Order: sequence, then structure tokens, then C-alpha cells
Amino acid sequence: MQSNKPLTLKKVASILNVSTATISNAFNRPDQLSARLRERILSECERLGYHGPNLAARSLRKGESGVIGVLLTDSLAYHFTDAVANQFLQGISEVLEKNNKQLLMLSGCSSGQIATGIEALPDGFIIYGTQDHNPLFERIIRQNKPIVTVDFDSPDYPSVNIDNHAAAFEIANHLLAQSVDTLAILGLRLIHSDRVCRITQDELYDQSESVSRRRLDAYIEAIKNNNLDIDAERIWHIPLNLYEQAKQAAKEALTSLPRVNGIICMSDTIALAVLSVAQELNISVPQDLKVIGFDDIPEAKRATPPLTTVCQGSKLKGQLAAEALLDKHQNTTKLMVPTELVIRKSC
Amino acid sequence: MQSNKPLTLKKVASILNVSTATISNAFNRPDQLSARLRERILSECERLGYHGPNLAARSLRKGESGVIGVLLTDSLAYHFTDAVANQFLQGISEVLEKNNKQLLMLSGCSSGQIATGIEALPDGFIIYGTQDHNPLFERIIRQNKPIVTVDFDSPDYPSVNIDNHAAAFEIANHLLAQSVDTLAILGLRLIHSDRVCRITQDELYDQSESVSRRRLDAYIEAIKNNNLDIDAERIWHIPLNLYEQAKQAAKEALTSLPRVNGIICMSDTIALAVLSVAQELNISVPQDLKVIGFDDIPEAKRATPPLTTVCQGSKLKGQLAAEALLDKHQNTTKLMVPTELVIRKSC
DNA sequence: TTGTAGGCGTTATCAA
DNA sequence: TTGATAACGCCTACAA
Repeated sequence: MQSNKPLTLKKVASILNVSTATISNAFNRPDQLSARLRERILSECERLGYHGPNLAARSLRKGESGVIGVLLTDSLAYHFTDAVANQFLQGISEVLEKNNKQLLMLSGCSSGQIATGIEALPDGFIIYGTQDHNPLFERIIRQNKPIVTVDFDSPDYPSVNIDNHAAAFEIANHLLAQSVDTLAILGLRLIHSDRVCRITQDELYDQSESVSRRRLDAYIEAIKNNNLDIDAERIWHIPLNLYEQAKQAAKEALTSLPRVNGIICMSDTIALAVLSVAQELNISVPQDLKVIGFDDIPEAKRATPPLTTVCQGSKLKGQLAAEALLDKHQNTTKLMVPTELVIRKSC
Repeated sequence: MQSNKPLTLKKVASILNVSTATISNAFNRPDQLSARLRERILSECERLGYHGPNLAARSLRKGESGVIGVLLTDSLAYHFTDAVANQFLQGISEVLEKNNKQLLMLSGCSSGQIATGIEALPDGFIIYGTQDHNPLFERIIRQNKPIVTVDFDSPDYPSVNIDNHAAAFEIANHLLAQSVDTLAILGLRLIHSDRVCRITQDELYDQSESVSRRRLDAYIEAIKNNNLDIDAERIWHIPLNLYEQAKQAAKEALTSLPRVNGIICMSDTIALAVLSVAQELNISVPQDLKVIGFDDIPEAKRATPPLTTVCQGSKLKGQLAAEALLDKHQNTTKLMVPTELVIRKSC
């Protein structure tokens, strides 16, 4: 009953004694044939087990696939562990599903740097995060297809962003309004190193357009505004937004003298790790230690104590990016998603 | 410098004054031409901005794409919120990245049920969870391509599973060994309803092969073995593994009389919700209430108190499924991933 | 070692 | 309203 090879449009055409064009039209252009014939063809196809045109062939012919690519900075496996990325991808998927598009996750730095040509498949791309020297990114650009960037800007493409400086400045000020005087900053991707470590004085003054840098600058600006200071040795670099890495940094920060009483974390995952280490060390939050995060991931509000953080609307960013990409007009609008200070119990 | 249309193999061939076959061979079959020529071609292509054969065309021609599809039960957006799915996908991605394959997430019940023909693209499929009457699943089967099923069995395909009965039985017994006598079960997908609700006595005896049923049966068996009993009205149905839904069920369970002192949760997310509601109601865990979960998601160990649960190795399941799929031999092995009781503080 | 040519499954143009 | 036909970009016998 069922052959080994899937049916092709051509085979179906010959079985039904009509031309291939007619079958094709039955599926794609209802107005090109009588309703009756179309009905008949469709139901016959159903019966035969032909479920419509082959994607590779159609994609080759039409130059479009119905697939949208999302280019991520790190390995896919990593992004599945990251709550922020998950919220973002959730937002994207919602919009894509509504529009009957498929989602293809692409990662630049996949261990195999071998070109697979996959970048030729998607009809458009969402680029999530800065992609310095990512060969796949270069190849995507070459495709001359619609692109939306998120969390960074390029003059050539529409983008979705938050005001990192303002958001970081606001929450840092909230912390500094409490009675704290000895601070630490637990930062993400501050420098190019895959080790958890403190940064040096020199590195403190590096100029860069990265998200992390904008936040760091805002933190420091807030600190200075409050007549406090922070030394480079009180600023930690965490390579990836991983709980275990964060925990190591948290441990270092909480066991060094003089005792800190305020910790600024560049992500909620980091702040969560601080909470955990603080508990292990019998440091009570917020009495002895104030902690602030960034992102507002779902776990933040269930933590003990619930985390004070800033909501960056990751899911909304995903939705907006997908909508902008699917938007026919393809304007080069720079979208700014508002952030919101979320005050809970950790500070 | 850069044209609007991407270069094609043919154009490159004519620019370089060699045949298309030679270019193709340079990319795909190094042994078919001199190393020198290959070097030259590759570097010229690089210079011209030709990054290798177009995927749609190659895929059409060769019948393979380098893409692996993962068919999920619910919407993509939902799966991105689900920690268990994320661990599973993480495992898959690790293996795929190592093997230079791309990951395409497919969801059966996407709002748009319109066939896109996407199922023709992947070279193989991982089917995650039972797919009753999912049209996309039917179409995938029609492709006659390698398939691995996870969390359910089919005589035709290799599968990756856990022993749900044994795992549930073991953890339920652990709970019942403590001094508990008034129980509630917070179950997942017990019946076909999208409302959080209790089940009825009739529904309790429904036979089904679903994961949830196997766990439920094991729970009940353990309860009876311990000379206790549980009424259908003490068993909740939660449609999706969502924190908010779980919270509602938890609230109902914890505010009904007689007071429960032991709650069996069919997922960690549910157990987390119970912890949160218990805290709101000033019920202390584990003193006044013992709680057990299922899955061992990362958040389980950071909860207050840390969750007693059973680790079902979701990530490992993903890895094994991907490996089985990529395995040339394509045996029909049924893999059983061992589970492990993880005793922490909630029980 | 390199080139020629047919076809993978569709769709769009054009003619009937 | 329907059918023939030429691409779409590539791969691979096979011929040179």
C-alpha cells in the first residue's frame, strides 16, 4: 500500500491524469483552476498519501522556505540552559507559529565550524547579540535577506534593544539608596576570557559597545554619583550566564575582605547564585547583604528572598523582533523596549 | 562590489574558467581533483564571497539536508518555558553540534495547522512524547526516514525511555515511609481537559499508556501497599507543566480539609509551586508537609527547601536519542535510561 | 584529472 | 481552465 519513496507531484499528476501544473496550482493558487477540480485533486492526494509539494524543491524554485533563522552567540546547548534566551525564543516562537513559519536555531560558534550552507535556507534572520567575527554571520549578511538585530545595533538593519545604561543606572541607584558602602559587581562577559576572574584596572577603562560594558559603565556612574567608589578588584568577570560559574564568583566575592554589603549582579542567574552562597555562609539577605539582579527571569520571583531586579522584557523583545522581521515594509526602525525596576525583597 | 543575488556554483565556475563539476568537487570530494587546484578554487571562492553550495539545491539533489527535526507535543513557545524540555533539547543540541547537524524544532499543534511541507526537510526525526492524532506526525512517518521516539514506544522505531512506574513507585514509597497519612497527588495531563481540576472516580480507572498514567498507577500502588488510600477528589489534573497552573492546583490542595501532610507532584515545577503556596500559607516544609517532585530540574536544588525528587536524566535522554538517530545501524533498540531518587530537604 | 549533461521536484510563463 | 516547458542550483555518472 505504501511505497518506500514519498510520492512526488509529478507521479500524482500522472496517476490523476492531469498536468503537474494543475496539481501545483491546486495546492498554491486556488484561483487558477475550478473549485470542483481542486476539490477532487486535493481529496485524491489525501487518499494517495501525497501531502503537498516537497519543501526543498519548492524552496529552490521559489527562493523561500518558510523558515526563520535565529542566530545565537554561543552553542545551542548553552542557550537552552539560559532562562533569558528561553524567554526570548518563546516570544519569537509565538509570533512565528501564528504566522506559520518554522524556527531554525543557528549558532555561530558550534564546535564544527564547517560550513553547511544552512544559511541559504531561512527567509530571514534574527541576530541575537553581537557577533564579532562570526563566520556564519558574515555568510548570513551575504544572503541579502531581511535581518533584525537584537541587543545590538547596525546602521543597516532594524533592531530591538533596551536602554541598558538607563536600566542599570536605575537599579544601581536603588541599591545605593539603601545603606550600603562596600560593593562588588558580578559582571557577565566583561572581558575575553573563559575563566571566572576579577578584572584589572586597565580593563576597567576599556571602551566597548557591548551590553555588558554599557551596564558596567552605568553601575560605576551611579556609584560615583553616590560618593562611593569601586576598585577593579571588586569587579568579577563571568564568562557565561551559568549558575555554576556564577556561584564561584559569588563565593569569591562573599569571602573576601572587607566584607561586602551590596552586590550588583549583571543577571538574575548570577544573583540567584549569590543568594545561595550567602545562605551557605549564613549571611542574611537583605539584612546583611543587598543583592540586585538583571533580567527578571521567572525564577527571580520564586527565590528566597525574591529578587529585586529589572525586567528587560525578553519575551517581548522576541515578539517584536519576529514581528519586525515578518513585516513587509522592512523599515529600519530601531525599537526600544522599556525596562522596569522590579523591587522585591533582596534589596 | 557585492551583487544583490548570491553567487551560484555555475557563475563561480564561469568566472574561474573551470567546470561546475570541479567547483562542486572542490567542496564535496577533495579526492576528485588535485590539491593545488582545490586550494586555488577554495581561496578564490572565499575571495569572491561564494560560501559553498546552496542548501535547497543540494538537498533537492542529494535528498539530505543536514537538518534533524524534533517533534514536540505542544507549541514551541510552551516548550521554551518548560525546564524539562530545555534539558532534553540541550542534550540533543550537544550531540547535533558535535556532528555538524542543524536542529529544527517542530510542533504538532501549532495554531496554524496548514501544512508547510517542512517535514520533507529533515533527514531524521526525534519524536518527543505521544503524538495522538497529530497530522504532522503522520506526515513525518510517511517520509520513511529514521525516527527515534522518546517517552513512548512504537514497535517500528528505536526509543529512549525511563521506567516511569519504577521511578514513581520508588519516590512515593520514600514519602510514605515518613509519617504522612493525608495525601494529595498533583498530576500532569491526567485527563483531556485544559482546566486545572480534580479528577473523578471513573477517570481514576481509565486505562492508558501515557507517562502520567504509569506514574499515577505507581503512586496509587505505593499508597495501597502502605495501607493508605486516596480518593479521586484528592487527585488534581494540571493540563500543562506551567508554574501558574500548578500554583492554582496547589492552592486548592493546601486549602482543603482534611489538611494534607504529604503531596506527590508529577513534576518539579508543580512541586515548586506547592513550596511557594505552602510558604504563603505558613505551612512549613518538611515539618508540616512533605513534598516530592519529579524530573530534577536545575531549580529543584536551589529551592527553599531543596526538593526531594527523582532525576530522570532529561539531558541524557536527549543525547541518547540524538545518538541513536545519527547511528548508521539504525537498530530498533529500546533504550532505558536509569532514574535516581534524589533525597533533599522537602521530604 | 577535468568536463558534459541529465535530472532531483517544483513553480511560473506562456500558449492552447 | 488547463497543459507543456523552461528554469531554480546542484551533484554525479560517464565520457574525454
